[in-house]
Amino acid sequence: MSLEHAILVSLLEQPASGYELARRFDRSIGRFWTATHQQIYRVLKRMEHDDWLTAEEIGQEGLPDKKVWSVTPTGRSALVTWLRAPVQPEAVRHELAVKIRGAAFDDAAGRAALVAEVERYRADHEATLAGYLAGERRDFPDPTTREARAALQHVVLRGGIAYERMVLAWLDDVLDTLRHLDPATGRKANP
Amino acid sequence: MSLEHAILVSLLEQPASGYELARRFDRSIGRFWTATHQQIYRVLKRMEHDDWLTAEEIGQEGLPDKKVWSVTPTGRSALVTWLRAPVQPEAVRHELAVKIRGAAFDDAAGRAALVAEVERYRADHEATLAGYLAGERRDFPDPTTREARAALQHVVLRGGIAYERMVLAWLDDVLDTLRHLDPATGRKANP
DNA sequence: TTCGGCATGTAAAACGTTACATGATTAT
DNA sequence: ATAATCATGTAACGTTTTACATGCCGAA
Repeated sequence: MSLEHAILVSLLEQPASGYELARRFDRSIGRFWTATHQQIYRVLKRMEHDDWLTAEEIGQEGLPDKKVWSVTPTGRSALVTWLRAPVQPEAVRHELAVKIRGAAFDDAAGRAALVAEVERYRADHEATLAGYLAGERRDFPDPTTREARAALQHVVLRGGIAYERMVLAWLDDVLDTLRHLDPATGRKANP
Repeated sequence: MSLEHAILVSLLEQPASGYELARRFDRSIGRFWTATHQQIYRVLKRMEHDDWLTAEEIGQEGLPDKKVWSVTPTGRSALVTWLRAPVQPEAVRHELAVKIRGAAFDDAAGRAALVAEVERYRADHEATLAGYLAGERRDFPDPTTREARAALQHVVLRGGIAYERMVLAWLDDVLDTLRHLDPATGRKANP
């Protein structure tokens, strides 16, 4: 129920075309809300119809015109209304956790394959963490800023960093656990 | 794409009726995969049609008959196939993070309301953590077990515990950040 | 006698994913 | 030439959510 609201926040931070928005949802906003360009175009249309957004058509040489979207006062007050409503509990969907409990019903070969998969997954999260830390150094060099927008963006980024660190530590715990079940598949000489 | 697989894991751990399954998805399995009873009944039907499950009808006095579902060999091998496939990256949806960044576009009163909401949210997570820790003491008193099923269930629970602890620490960071924006709304005498 | 729990479902609406479609520009 | 990037969309399909529906039991 809140792709609209994520879009409102992003466009208030900086107006953008649908395409630019979609890329933001692949990058910074994607840390806490994912969406594809198809979803975004559909929702932008609805938001324009509801008078939450206005578009400014900008002609470009050699490229199709783009519509740069901005938030209207109506959209802004819709955001404020939503901001002040209770936070819904998150719906958790963690596929890897299902697989780990499922590993009890596979054999040692299957668990060895899962170990390899967890290692790959761990490497992805390590890369994500490195990207967050680089972004933090780049965008928030001064941690004592009193500027509201930057302080809030920074605390959300710190949440992403804390999440990735927690995941990495847990994946190490998972790998230890899986390897102890089938010592032959373990890679640690001295457990 | 894997409510089916979460159901297979749960029924392999212990056969159950649709209703009992739905309650498990409210409790233990709900830690890493949520589902409502409507979804579960529909998927159970499809899984029966695909010969992944069989039902045993059990008559009950005074209550409607219930169907107790068990996994067939076909279902078990479908699970193993899925277990060995690559893990999909998680789709992140964190409403609270959207609200925190959105708070830059609300006034001090709105941010004070958000502080109150974050405090409530934090209390929920504290209760969840307490529940996990109680479950850990109850179900895994011996952390040195070599029994595969228990070891895997335990490492998933430790993941939930690590997640809740991370969330609580981050929410404290969020509260500090919000209070520094509008010192008047803060409750800490000595920040 | 009203509420919560047990037990199972249907229907409609909203949301999300995948595939398809177009067409120019820039880099390899 | 080929692929990637910019830029916008439609169509079909599948999943999820919300609301509705039934009916019995036991406790307050």
